[in-house]
Amino acid sequence: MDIEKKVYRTPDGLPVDIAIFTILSREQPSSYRTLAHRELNVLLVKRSRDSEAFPGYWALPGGFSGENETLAEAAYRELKEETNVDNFVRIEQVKTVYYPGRDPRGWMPSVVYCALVQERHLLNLAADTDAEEAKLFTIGEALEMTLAFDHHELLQDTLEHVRHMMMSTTIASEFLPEEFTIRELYQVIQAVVPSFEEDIANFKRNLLATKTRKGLICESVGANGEPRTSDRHSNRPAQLYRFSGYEPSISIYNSGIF
Amino acid sequence: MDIEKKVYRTPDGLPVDIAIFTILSREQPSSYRTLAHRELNVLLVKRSRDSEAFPGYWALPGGFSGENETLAEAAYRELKEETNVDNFVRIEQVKTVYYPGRDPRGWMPSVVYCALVQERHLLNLAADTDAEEAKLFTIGEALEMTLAFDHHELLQDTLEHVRHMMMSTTIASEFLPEEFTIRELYQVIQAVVPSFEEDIANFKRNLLATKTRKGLICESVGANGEPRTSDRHSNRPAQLYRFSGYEPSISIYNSGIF
DNA sequence: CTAATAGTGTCTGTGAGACATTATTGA
DNA sequence: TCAATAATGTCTCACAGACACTATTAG
Repeated sequence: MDIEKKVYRTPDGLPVDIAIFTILSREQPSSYRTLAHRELNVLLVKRSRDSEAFPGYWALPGGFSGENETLAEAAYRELKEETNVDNFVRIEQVKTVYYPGRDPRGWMPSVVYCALVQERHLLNLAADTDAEEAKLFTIGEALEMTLAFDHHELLQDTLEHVRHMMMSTTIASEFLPEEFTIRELYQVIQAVVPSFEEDIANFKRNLLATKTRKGLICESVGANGEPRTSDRHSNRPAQLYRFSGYEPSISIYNSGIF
Repeated sequence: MDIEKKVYRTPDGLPVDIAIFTILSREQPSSYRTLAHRELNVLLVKRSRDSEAFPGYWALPGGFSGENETLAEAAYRELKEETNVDNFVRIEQVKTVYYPGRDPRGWMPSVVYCALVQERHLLNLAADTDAEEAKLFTIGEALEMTLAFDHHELLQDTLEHVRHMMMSTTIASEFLPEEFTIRELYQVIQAVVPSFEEDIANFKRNLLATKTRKGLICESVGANGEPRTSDRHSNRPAQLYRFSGYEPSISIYNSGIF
């Protein structure tokens, strides 16, 4: 174990890349209040024209983590640089990659994070569809582009990770306000996992009235116990709900929790 | 982006630690063939007495990944060094950690892997309960020890990861022979996730006869279509099954697949 | 025979899925 | 009134959970 005598340090720390996701909603043109269209987007940045590697290509934002910060702090720093949002959004580590040749400049692993950011924190980015350096793309668009390095694959892996989390945890809350309608929750899930399809009436009942899921979300009530509602998306007000913090652990082997 | 002008390379690559799990089974002393007791174990190694950091402490095995190999290859190499098992076992990346102070020697991140190894590949280790450098400990024992660095926390995180995978994927197969009985599968799940408790009769029926899980495992049959059985654990032979490769995707929001 | 485990049968209440129906609001 | 969405109701079949029961083997 003579390696322990050496000094361990890279000049720039460990590279950290971050896939920043948001769900953009478009109101449908209609004279009535109607459901919004929601679509998952990801933030990409354009590499400078005089970059040594992949100049002018779009890529996931990234940077280097220093020796005086955690990896998550480096990811947050990168997030803040690109979007100006602060630590109140949730980030998740996805994976770490290295294989020979993934960066033409040499030994360059990458710790990949993802962030789930509410649309309202990205209003300037969402509006600026012609931005030159940082821009939101729909997942469909992003996956069709030729991205720098192996970022296409990283994006795919990250997407799969987010989809899995969407179905097995309550991260849907990251894309929703504190109080939300059943329909909003339903739309958020579908925006991330399009193959999730269920009759919304049954979705609601299963969520509220079955033993294993009861308590996952609960009705929002005001100070006097009266139900709180929203008419954001319909003329008829809809009941608002909130996540309770309870998160069931599910299994492929039976239908219970463990 | 002037950092792109520099040379990126650490002298020793990225540290990789690996938690190697196995399930040890003990036959119950009885004049009849009876169920074995199965318990999850983890391999720890003892750091040399003249290590610079944590001399003489037990730790997760680890090493450095080079620039000419993938991270997984480095993990496999480490696995082979400690157990002499080859690439046929499955490894999974768990997480990557770094925070200031996690290693007294300086900047030292770690990519944590876990490996799921069948007991029969570790017979020498399992037998040698007084080994000085590498030894299997039950999870209970390992979590009560004061391990080197932050390996206690890494072990806990890894354990949680494995438990989650045990319930949401078919990695139980890594701890089982190609053909196994329902009871063996049941015991493997319980060895990893003790809180999983279900009437074994119902377990079997739910696994074989419900729409969302049908096809997960299927009956093992011989050349002539006759059912293959085993009397490893009972006088009465039990039907053997095998995983089919199908893996349902489950959700906390309903009981279907997506 | 007994001891052990494998496997089957049955009954009940709950839940999933399909679908129809009613309710509530703004314009 | 209409258009949209919210919310409720109903019916059937699947299935989870509890538990008793039978079957098969070695010794």
